[in-house]
Amino acid sequence: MTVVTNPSLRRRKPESAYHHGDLRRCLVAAGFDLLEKHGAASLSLRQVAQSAGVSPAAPYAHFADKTALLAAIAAEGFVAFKAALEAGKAKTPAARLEAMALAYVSFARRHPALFRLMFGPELADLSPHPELREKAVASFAVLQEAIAASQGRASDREAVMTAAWSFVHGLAVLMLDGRIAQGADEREAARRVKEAARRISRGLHRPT
Amino acid sequence: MTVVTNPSLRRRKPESAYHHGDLRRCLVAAGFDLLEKHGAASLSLRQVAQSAGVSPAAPYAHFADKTALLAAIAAEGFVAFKAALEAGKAKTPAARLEAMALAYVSFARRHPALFRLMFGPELADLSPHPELREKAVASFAVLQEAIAASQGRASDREAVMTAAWSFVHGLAVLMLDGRIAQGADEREAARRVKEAARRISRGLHRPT
DNA sequence: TGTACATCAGTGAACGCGCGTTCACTGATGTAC
DNA sequence: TGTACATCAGTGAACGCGCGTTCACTGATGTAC
Repeated sequence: MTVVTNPSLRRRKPESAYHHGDLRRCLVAAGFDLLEKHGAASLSLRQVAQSAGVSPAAPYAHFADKTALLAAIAAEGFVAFKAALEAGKAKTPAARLEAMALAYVSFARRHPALFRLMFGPELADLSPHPELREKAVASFAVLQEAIAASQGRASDREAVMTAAWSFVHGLAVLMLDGRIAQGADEREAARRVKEAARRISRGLHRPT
Repeated sequence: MTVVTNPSLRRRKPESAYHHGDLRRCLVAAGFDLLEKHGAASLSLRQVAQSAGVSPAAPYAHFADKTALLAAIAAEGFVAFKAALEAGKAKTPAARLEAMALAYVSFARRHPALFRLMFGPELADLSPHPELREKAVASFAVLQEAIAASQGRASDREAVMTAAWSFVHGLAVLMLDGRIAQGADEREAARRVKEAARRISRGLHRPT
């Protein structure tokens, strides 16, 4: 989550009160932080502005409205999400899929509110937010490639993608909402994810 | 959705303005309707009260606060959800599982806002809402039984449940949020669900 | 090099809104006698 | 059978709040001359 943790982004030219320098990115970073620390409920335009040290009207110089700000935050989320999915260096396609399932769920658990914003109903319509759409699609492409690499029959691809994505997304969501026991620690949770992923992927690739 | 469609529940004793008779259930029904017709955003205590034809303070005679009302609505949702899952009359355990996956997704698509309320973060903590917990657990038990019936090895049960539930829940959520193409019509969507379910269930039941 | 000026990203006060919740109250009901 | 009264589920006005957004403005900046 480079955008968040890089302190220089909080205020790039701190000497000058006016003309911030990079308020747009600073607002997105502040939104990230609020989401992580206080959840979606506190993600109001006013609070984001305040947390960026700026007046409540300032964001309107950079975003048409609140939804545009949310879209920018979610877009940044998808950038981080894509990076997380790509992080695994597994050798075989099957191992890569398993690692990706784990990365998917683990990202959701590390950033629950962000994850919900990224996939939630508020931004379900991507058409007014081309940048968000682009970043989201780029993430999904990583999944798609991994699935494509793990099997030969191109005709199956869409169905396999649907099944695999559904599984891993459902696992993430059910864990976030406390519907599936997450296990005592991170390691136990990872074991469960891998176990389930192995079961699922066994059935995925044979023709119906 | 019996509670909603039964008009007698909207106002059981319409002659008398005071002492409604069954305001509690009427409020829950009104909440249902609002959720179906105008989505989660309009589900405020005030709007529910108004839609039930009652003053904004009236709900407090029956619910401690807004969350308690939401919990009652969600509980009613789980009753309908359970009924939907049980509706299938398939012969073999495998066919029953497939029918149940279809019923799960189809319920979510027919009642998107309700489904999101039932599983969403707002009611993630069930401990203050014993009735909701009970109804929710009863729904999940239907899934669990179907899975248990479809295989022999009891030691596998939890892992299989996790994998199967994740898949079907993810499919529902991704469809709701418009992340997976839902197909042109209901029939096409059903075909996709079944196709994915068949792929998944193939891998589910063999030991790792 | 110094000055006038256009640009534009900020300010901060104000708007109207709908929200959850409270409060003192009141009308209808059912029961005791 | 008729009346007094306790109960309690409603009313409706009011509370304070935080919200998204607007508006006229102003301070800093960079450029033209």
